[in-house]
Amino acid sequence: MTVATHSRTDRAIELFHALSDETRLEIIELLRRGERCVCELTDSLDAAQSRLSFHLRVLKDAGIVRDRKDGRWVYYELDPEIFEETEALVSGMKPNALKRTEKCCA
Amino acid sequence: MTVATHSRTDRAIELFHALSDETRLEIIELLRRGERCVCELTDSLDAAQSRLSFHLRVLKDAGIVRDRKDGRWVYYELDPEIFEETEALVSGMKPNALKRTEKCCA
DNA sequence: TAAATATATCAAGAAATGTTGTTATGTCAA
DNA sequence: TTGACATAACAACATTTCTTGATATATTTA
Repeated sequence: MTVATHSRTDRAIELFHALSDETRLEIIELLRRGERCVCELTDSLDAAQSRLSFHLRVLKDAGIVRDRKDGRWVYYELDPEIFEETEALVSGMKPNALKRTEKCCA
Repeated sequence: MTVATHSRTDRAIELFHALSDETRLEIIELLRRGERCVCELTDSLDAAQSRLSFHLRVLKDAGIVRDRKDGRWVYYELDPEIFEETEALVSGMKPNALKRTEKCCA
């Protein structure tokens, strides 16, 4: 397992990218009510298993979900902290109070 | 100009996609201090003009920036409201209080 | 142990996205 | 009114991301 050294920007890219796909947003919506095994997600979303697996990995790499193995099933659930982190990233993008007033290229 | 009919999900995809690119995050960071013309952004980011233009359009289509033409310059600035909207989208993804407890696939 | 099930991973192709160079359009200044 | 500049848009290509089908691994059950 590799823990990459992320700049703030890299982290934002990873998170926002993970959130910018329809299948992944659907997975998140399903997981909002609690953990699910892959088989349930496959049923609910009517998606090929390998496709689900691909998207779950993107979500997991971004830290949005965690998995837990139990027998032959793997359960996924949301990591609630990730949304605080995401909100903080978004907050940090808001216009700065100290805006400049002079024009450029004048 | 076309105003597409967006589902909540489509809107999230559009916003998060616009935020998941390094060049675009750099543009946002520069615009936090106030509006800039394209020429200034081109200088600051050392990027080809057509490349900047491409990314500015993605940001504009997503509603993250607005532009204003003045003489032969075009100025871009952040739309502060977009960040409230984004935060609201993120909030809406948090785990639901009413989680189910029964296991699946048992 | 053999067969069935759940999941991950991989390879190949398809689709989407980003880059670069070029051209078109409008505006300003000489 | 010609030339230079600022920007947008486009076409061709490169890169990335997603999908599909196949195979591999672990676990359970018969």
